[in-house]
Amino acid sequence: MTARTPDSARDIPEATVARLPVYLRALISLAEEGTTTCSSEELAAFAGVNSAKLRKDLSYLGSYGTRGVGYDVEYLRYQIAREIGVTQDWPVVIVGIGNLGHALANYSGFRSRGFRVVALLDADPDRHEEVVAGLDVRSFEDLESIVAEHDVSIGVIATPAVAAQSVADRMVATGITSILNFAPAVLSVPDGVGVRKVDLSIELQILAYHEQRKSIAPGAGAVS
Amino acid sequence: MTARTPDSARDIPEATVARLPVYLRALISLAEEGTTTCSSEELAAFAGVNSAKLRKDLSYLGSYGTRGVGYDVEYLRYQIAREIGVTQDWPVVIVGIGNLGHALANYSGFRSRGFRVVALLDADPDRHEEVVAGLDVRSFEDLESIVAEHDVSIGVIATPAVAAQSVADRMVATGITSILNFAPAVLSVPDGVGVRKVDLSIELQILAYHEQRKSIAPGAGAVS
DNA sequence: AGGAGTTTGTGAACGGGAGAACAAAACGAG
DNA sequence: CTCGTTTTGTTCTCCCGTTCACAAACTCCT
Repeated sequence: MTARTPDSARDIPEATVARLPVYLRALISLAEEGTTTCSSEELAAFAGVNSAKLRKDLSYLGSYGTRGVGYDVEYLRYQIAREIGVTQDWPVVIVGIGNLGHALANYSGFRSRGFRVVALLDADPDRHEEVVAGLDVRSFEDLESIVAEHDVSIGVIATPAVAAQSVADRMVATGITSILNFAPAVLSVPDGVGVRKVDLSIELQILAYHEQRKSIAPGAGAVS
Repeated sequence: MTARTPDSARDIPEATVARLPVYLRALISLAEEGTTTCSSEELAAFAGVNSAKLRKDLSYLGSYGTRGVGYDVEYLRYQIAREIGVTQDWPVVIVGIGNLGHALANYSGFRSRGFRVVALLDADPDRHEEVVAGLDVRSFEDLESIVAEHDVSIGVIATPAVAAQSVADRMVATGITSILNFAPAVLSVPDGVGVRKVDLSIELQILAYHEQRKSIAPGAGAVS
C-alpha cells in the first residue's frame, strides 16, 4: 500500500533544492536583525539571485507568501527548514582526520545548521590518541558499530584520494546512504546512494580558466 | 561547415569548463599508471561521465583525438592544462587563518595543480606570530603590498561570514579579479570579478533533503 | 466601500546542456 | 588496393532551468 504523501511528495527541481539552503541562510540573517516581513525582491537581494527565480523556487514548496505584502520571515524560515529536513538533527561521521578533517570537525556551521558530528574516524593508529573538537579519534574499524548506534545515514570523506573509494564502499556496506566527498577522486556507489563532491582545487582551476581568458581578451564576460 | 578554431576556442560552455579539471585529473591518473593511449569510453569511465558528453566537451578545445585510435594521454593532458591555464603557476593569497584556513594552507593539492600560496593573512594580531605551512601569518593590512609584489589575481576567503564582504571589497580594490569564497555569505563584487563559492553546510543540507525524501518515500531517485 | 498601489504566483517563451545517433576518418587484414 | 573495424567529431532532438510578463490577491487611503 503506497500511501502517497500529498504534502511533500512534490518533485522539487534539483536546481531549486540547491538554492533552498541559501534562502534559509538569508532568512536567518533577516530574522536576526529583527525583520519580520520581507518581499521577494529583498530576500532575493540577500540571497544573491533574481527575484523571479526566488518566487518560482518558493512556489514549489507552496504558497507561503501574501500578495501585496510579502513573506513572513519566521514562517518561511520554518517551512524551508522543514522541507530540507533540518528541523531535526542529522548525525554525521567524518572519516579522515587530516588537515581538512580537523577543520570540518571544528566547523561550527554544521552544528548550527542541523548536523551533529558523532564520530571521527581515521585509519592511522597514531591519530587514535588525539582528541579533536571534543571527540576521540577512533579506529575506522568502529564504523559499523557507530553507524548502528547513532543511526547515521550521512558520511563525510576527508581522506587522501587513494583511500576514498574503499571508504565509500565500507560506508555503503554499513548502511550509509549519503556521502559528502572531499577527496579528489570519482566515487562509484550503488543506485540509491547520494554523493556530492567538493573539490577545492577544481574550483581554483575554474577561476584560473576565466582569469587566463581575461588577460588574453580583455573585456570578456564574468564568471557565473 | 565549422570554422576551425585556430588557437583557442572562443566560447567554451560553462558546464564544460567545470568538467575539464576532472578530465585533467583522470588523465594524470592514467599517465601515472603508464597508459599512453585511451579511448573516450575509458577516459569517461575514469572521470565518471558519459562518453558522448566527454567527446563533445573535448571537441570545444579542438580535434585532439585520432579516429579509430583514441587520445594520446600526455598530449591531451597538456592541451587541457593549457586551456585551463595551469601550465603556469598561479600565485594565491588566503585570508582568514582559522581552522579552514589552516587546512587550505596545508593542502598539497593546490601546489600540485598549478597554484602557489604566497601569503596567509589574518586580521587577528594574535595569529601573526604563527607559522603555518612554512609561511608567516601576516597582517591583513599587508594585502596591497603582497598582491603588488607577487602579481596576485586570485584570492581565497576563509574568514567568518561577517568579515567576508569587507575582505572581498578590499581584495577587489587591490586588483584581485578572482575570488574563491568559503565563508557562508553572498558576496557582491563589480562586473569582471569572478566569484566561486564553496559552502560546506549547504552541501550537507542538500544531502539531508534527499535523505529525508528516501525515508518518506522509499525507492525514490538518487542525487545527481 | 471603492479604487489605487503592491506583490505574489504562474503560464509561456527562451536558451543551454545532455544524450542518442550517425557520418567521417584512421588503421589493419588480406 | 580494397574492405571491414574501430573510434572520433558532430548533428539533432529533448529536457531542464531561467526569465519575462501578467493576472490574481491583498493592503491602504480616501
